[in-house]
Amino acid sequence: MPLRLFNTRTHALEALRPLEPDHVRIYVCGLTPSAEGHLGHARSFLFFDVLRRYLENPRNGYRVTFVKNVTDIDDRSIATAQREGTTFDVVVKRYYDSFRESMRILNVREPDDEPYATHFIPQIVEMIGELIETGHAYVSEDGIYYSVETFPRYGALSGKHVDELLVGARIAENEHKRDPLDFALWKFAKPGEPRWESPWGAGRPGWHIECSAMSRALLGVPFDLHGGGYDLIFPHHENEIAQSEVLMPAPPMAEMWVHGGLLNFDGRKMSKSLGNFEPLSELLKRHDPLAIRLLFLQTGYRKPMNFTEESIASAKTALERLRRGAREMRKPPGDGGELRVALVRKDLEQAEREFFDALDNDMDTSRALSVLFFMDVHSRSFAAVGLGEEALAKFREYAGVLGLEPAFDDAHLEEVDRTVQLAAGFVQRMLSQFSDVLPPVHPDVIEGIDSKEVVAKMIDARAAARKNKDFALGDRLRDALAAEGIALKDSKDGTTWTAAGA
RNA sequence: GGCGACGUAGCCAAGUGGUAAGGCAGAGCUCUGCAAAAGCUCCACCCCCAGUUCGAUUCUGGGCGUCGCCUCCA
Repeated sequence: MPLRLFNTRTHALEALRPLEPDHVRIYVCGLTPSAEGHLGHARSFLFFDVLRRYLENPRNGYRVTFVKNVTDIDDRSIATAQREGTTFDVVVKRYYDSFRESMRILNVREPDDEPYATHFIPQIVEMIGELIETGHAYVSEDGIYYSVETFPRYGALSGKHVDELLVGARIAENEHKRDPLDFALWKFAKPGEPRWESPWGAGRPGWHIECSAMSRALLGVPFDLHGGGYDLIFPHHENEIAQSEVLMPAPPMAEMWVHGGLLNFDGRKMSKSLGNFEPLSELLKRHDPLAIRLLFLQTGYRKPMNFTEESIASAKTALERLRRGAREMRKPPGDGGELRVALVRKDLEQAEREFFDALDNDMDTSRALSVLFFMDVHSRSFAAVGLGEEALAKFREYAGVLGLEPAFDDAHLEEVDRTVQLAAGFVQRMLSQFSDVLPPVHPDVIEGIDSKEVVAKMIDARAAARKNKDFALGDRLRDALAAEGIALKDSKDGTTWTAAGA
């Protein structure tokens, strides 16, 4: 069963069938770096990252060319620049650098190509020329416009009808347009605005033509899959289709159109215009990025989703649980009978089927994720019958498809000996408080004593005390450490400690 | 006004024409000198009404509600 995705273009679940065998070409609309990105952007790009990972997984075995553009020139980046008395490229660099860093932290893989609109001016100008020649565009006083009435299928993607759009009465009136629905391909520069030369006058490209020109230049048309957020369906993607497909002998420009659901905050869409969000870069300082990833994976990618601080906290706990499960799988095997091994192996096989079934079914990451929890539940069985290593390898493969693999690498599964900042004077205080149980130390060498050594000695002392049923001393040691922010945990394998804030 | 999506336990959220995955939170038990962890167990008649059906949460129609797009927007 091949991967099926919901295709906005046909309004149906369809199998992905690449135009070139074994090669999937994807174009995803990136963002406009005129301000800090937010978690809503992250949700969208996180999804396409998972899609890409799945396509490249041996299960599908595709080579993927993944293009994500950067709209570096547009009204907003110019406006921000003017406000700050700088140029648009400075603004764009600042916010895009920040965004890229956030993507890195979230373990989103870099696109194969990350085209900037201003680097494709010749291709854009060329395409506008073709549209004028073929009668789909016209030069007006303040710019060049696409004539929507020349494209009968306009509205097909979004399911809108041209006549109803007009009734909506929310279309910006512009005396230079022949029809209110027409949209700008090229805006002639006003004084003080950045400009590029064109045969019709200096100016800058409109938003929509950038994507048409860059997808054609980098992927060629038709290509396999065009993605973006739901809010881009109209007018952005509708306009892209209008521009690209009138120049193609055999549309559609993209076989499949895939759109990610939006993220709400307080029940309202997170957006720049509403300003109801915390910058992504700030949010990532407060939360585990992989917990955020897990949180998004719990919701179908097409569904609108509401974001709350609590939901991240719960995802964080869930992630910890999976870590424990992965750790369990590394435990040495016991003596499992052959029957037991066979049964446990069935669990492993069932997990495999379920995981890929879920993803094949329109990327049901929520169900796929439940397979990881299933494996967590059975982690002890896997380890006990000697299938632990195999199970862990599978577990990591699945986690890798979902982009969660850094959470389960060796370093994270080891009991990490965290570097701890113990309060100044810790050694001194402990030595004087427990002179009866800790070895005597000459005052001159206290400076050189490792705090961790002292903790270890105290744990030893406590173990001895407990063995002698001297619980009063044991508790005194525990409490003293607790006062320094160190929590002790007893288990069969001995006592471990963690420091607050580590 | 037009177009579209959604409405499942305290919260998040899958899914199916035959009586509901998973996570978080919660409850009980086991273990435990204490503390913690861990293990086991428990926790929903799927917005309302009508219809189709042997049977609907799942299909159809209506209603109510929430959200999105129609303007820059992932």
